[in-house]
Amino acid sequence: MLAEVKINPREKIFLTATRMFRETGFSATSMRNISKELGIEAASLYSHIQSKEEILREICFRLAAEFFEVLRTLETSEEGPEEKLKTLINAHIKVLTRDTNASAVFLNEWRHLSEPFHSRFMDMRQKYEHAFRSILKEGIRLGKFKAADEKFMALTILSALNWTHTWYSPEGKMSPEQISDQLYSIILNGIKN
Amino acid sequence: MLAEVKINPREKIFLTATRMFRETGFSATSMRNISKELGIEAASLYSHIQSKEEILREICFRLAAEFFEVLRTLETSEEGPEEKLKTLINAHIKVLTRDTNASAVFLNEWRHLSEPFHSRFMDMRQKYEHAFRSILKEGIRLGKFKAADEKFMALTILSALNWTHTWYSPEGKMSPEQISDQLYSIILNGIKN
DNA sequence: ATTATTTGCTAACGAACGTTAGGTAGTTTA
DNA sequence: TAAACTACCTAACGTTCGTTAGCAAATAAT
Repeated sequence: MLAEVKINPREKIFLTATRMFRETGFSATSMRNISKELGIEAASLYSHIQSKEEILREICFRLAAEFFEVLRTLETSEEGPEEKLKTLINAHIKVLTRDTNASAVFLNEWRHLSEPFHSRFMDMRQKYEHAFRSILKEGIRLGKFKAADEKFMALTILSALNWTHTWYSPEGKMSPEQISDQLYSIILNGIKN
Repeated sequence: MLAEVKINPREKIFLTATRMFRETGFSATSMRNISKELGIEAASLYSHIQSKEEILREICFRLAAEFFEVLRTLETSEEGPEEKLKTLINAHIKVLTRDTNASAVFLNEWRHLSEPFHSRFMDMRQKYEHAFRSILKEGIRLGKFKAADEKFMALTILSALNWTHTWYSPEGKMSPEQISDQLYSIILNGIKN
């Protein structure tokens, strides 16, 4: 007899909600929609969660924590800016592709967080962006990168990365590593032959 | 006496709705929210518009038309792939920065369109993306661009462009032309010095 | 001067929303 | 075997939603 995989109903709710938030957005997904997908009544959800927003909150801050974990390993790194950038891009894509539903919610639905979570989330986002910028700044200082507005560069790079979750599939022909390698190549050297 | 600038109330509704759709999203913006902002009753909106979705529809397809206008001029162009790409990027950024509220709605809220408009919109989007890809493909064939998956390249480029509206301001230090020039430079040559 | 059009109002509709209260089986723990 | 806990139920709450009907005043066109 197979050992049954016992899945926490709370986690089941989170999984379904994440997918539905991604597909139709937080506001357009009702508790009744979610419950119907799970085959239970909407009121039953409240045995396992506190509120609709709690779900969104947990999705957003779970992923935020993953992104920040990456930053911590970089802080003590002795690598040069190019290697640091490569490491960061690689880790960023790895997180983004691990659960594309959660990534989509993380990137698009966080604005529906209420205070103080909305502000807290924006702060974390800002901090992460800043880490990107400081790597670029160091690279510019060392003459490794082109002397340009590093804020503009960071935003451009991040936006290029943050589209990956929309088309990535584990069954697709590109692995997360291949994706991040290619992205790094384009970002560093461009598309010119 | 100054000639009063008579603004169509319908257009006023569109302007306000566009801004609110951008700020809070289509689903989380109610007709009563919009009407309050305009200083009238929600029911009064219906003297000028047919439905909430009509507003979204018009915003999305207005901008889609602008993007397609660009493509038509490119079709008859005799330029090489590099110049074509530069022209397309420039025009793309010009459209995106002209009305950042509309651009945000165009990029983020189109999925709330109902059928058949949702499908129609996705088709146009696909067609536009394809135009990007064919320029890249031509460049690869002529040895101007690196031999790589041109679909991946097109998505990466477009995602880098499509973040501009989030931070662009007419009062900012970069003009749309400067932005597209910098983007083109990064895309073509990368950030490496 | 009259008609037509524009622009707004009040009142109300049915539906959907997030959530709470209180209860009942089934399952696990002591 | 009794007690505690888990997972779900029905019923209902107050609120908000998009929208319609019908009407009134102001403005523009004839």
